[in-house]
Amino acid sequence: MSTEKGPNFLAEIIAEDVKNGKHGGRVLTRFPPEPNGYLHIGHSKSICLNFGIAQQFGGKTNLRFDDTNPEKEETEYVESIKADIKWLGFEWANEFYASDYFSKLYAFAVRLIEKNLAYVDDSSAEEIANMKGTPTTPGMESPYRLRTTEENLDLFARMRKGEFKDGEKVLRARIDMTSPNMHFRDPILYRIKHTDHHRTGSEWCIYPMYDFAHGQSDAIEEITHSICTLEFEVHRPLYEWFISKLELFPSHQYEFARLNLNYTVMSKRKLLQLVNDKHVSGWDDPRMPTISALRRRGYTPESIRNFAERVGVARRENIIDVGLLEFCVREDLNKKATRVMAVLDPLKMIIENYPEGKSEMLTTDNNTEDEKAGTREIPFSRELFIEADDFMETPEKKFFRLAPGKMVRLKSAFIVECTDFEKYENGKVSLIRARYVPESKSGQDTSGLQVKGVIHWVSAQHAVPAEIRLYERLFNVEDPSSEEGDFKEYINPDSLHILKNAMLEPSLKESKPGMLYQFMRKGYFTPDKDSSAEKLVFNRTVTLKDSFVKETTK
RNA sequence: UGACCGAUGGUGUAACUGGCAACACGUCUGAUUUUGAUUCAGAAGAGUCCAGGUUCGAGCCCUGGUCGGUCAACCA
Repeated sequence: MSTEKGPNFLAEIIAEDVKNGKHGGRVLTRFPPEPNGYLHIGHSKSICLNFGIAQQFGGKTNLRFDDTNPEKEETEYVESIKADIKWLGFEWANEFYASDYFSKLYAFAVRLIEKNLAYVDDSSAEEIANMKGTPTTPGMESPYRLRTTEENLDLFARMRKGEFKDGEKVLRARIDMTSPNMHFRDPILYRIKHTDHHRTGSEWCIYPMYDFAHGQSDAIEEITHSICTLEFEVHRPLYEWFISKLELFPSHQYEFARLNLNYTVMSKRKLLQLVNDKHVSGWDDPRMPTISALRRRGYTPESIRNFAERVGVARRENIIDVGLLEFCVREDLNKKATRVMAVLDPLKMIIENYPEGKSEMLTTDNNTEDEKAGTREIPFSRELFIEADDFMETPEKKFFRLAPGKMVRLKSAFIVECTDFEKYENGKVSLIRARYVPESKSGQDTSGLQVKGVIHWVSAQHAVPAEIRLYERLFNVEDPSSEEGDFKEYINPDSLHILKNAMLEPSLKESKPGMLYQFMRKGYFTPDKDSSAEKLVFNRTVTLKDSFVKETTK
């Protein structure tokens, strides 16, 4: 939250409410995930908004799991959601579950029946759908709509006791089948599901629908500002109808536009498909837009919070350029990441005038952006690895790296000149021969030589091998969901590149997941959860900004 | 041929509630640089969906359009 931005429209509303002493100036929000999948970057916007705005006004935020559909919800998801929110840096005031309120919600339903505002309907799902009408044509009333209160009370009690099979009966509100708002056409309140619930087990066989659970849960917790996404806007009149008829705490719902990112999908349903169909290795596959994937990939909580701040909050549809997310993580990592040398595609270089068998330690900065980060020692010797694409047999204009007869600075070491090179049968360069300038040592250079290029390197005999995973966008099109056909047709087949022969400086032997590195000139990297001392595995979080590639592709 | 919501540079968000459009990302120059990174300096790019109206004055208000989104799950 480093960037100052004016208050969004929700902050303005809340500021006004606080000023007017509404709810005694109290602010209580809630973040209400359904535990049916992992949280994604879109949720992080909602999390930052709900927790952030409450914090801003001295209020608190509840975490409430909206677990009213036992068929889709699992404890694994509950745990991942809690871990993600904590990792983002937020603390909830209370951990609640809609299922905590099943008894209260049942009593609310009974109260509605008693007020003649709800009835048990024996119609099938299909019949109910048919009687519902369409947005442009009114619905029709169910033949069961006029049952007596006594009969409804009895039937509902028997639904709860398990006397009926799934789908045999539902409880519906009695409102208005001709309402232009589809949600007022006698919405279903309770359905029968003989399914065990992740928390209540087999205690219930009837479960409330979202509309009959969410607003009442807000009211029970005395949520002052219930913030959700735009698609729930048409539910608001119903939200208010239940609160009013049941005479509950007047929580109020406010909507904002959800976050969309280009080159990815942002619905739990679609993400679940990617996981189930094995297009990715799991919910935390680093190519996924989930919070757990971003964490695994090396994103920091600060960068995501800053991103959430920068995208703003409004009521219009938007698709954020993933470049902004990348900017935010680079900005944060630039301050934090330890600079190290790692050769992703090694090419052997022999320095012919450097004594065989000799090696020396050279000093280098851990982070030029951070004085306090200090320095460390790295070994230098006669045989090195350099990056294969830092050498060109016939250099193009403006290529100021290595080429036959050309000089380049080895970062934190010496200036070298390429004297010769060798090739494999296939024409690929196999070896560079060079000579170094002994008096050009970094920090004590008396050679007087000026070279434009600086390249990274590792000492061959000291280097540690590693696997490096490079990621690109998961989809080839900006908005896979809006394209023709199935969104999976637009998956980028080259979104993962695995480099198996990378060579790292020896200090990286000590690396562990969670540690942040910049592989100099190559990008930001972090050890994957698969990484171990025996086999190092790194994820590329994001590349460095690179004006040279653009130059060459012009 | 319904109801509700929205429309500001390429993207996203502002505009002190009516006073001739700002910030960020991106793009493009140039400087610095032992990371073609960072940093620094600068530039281009919208006249606010359209048409009327109110007003001395409209991105903000009114009217009518246009375009986009949402709503017809016993999902949330």
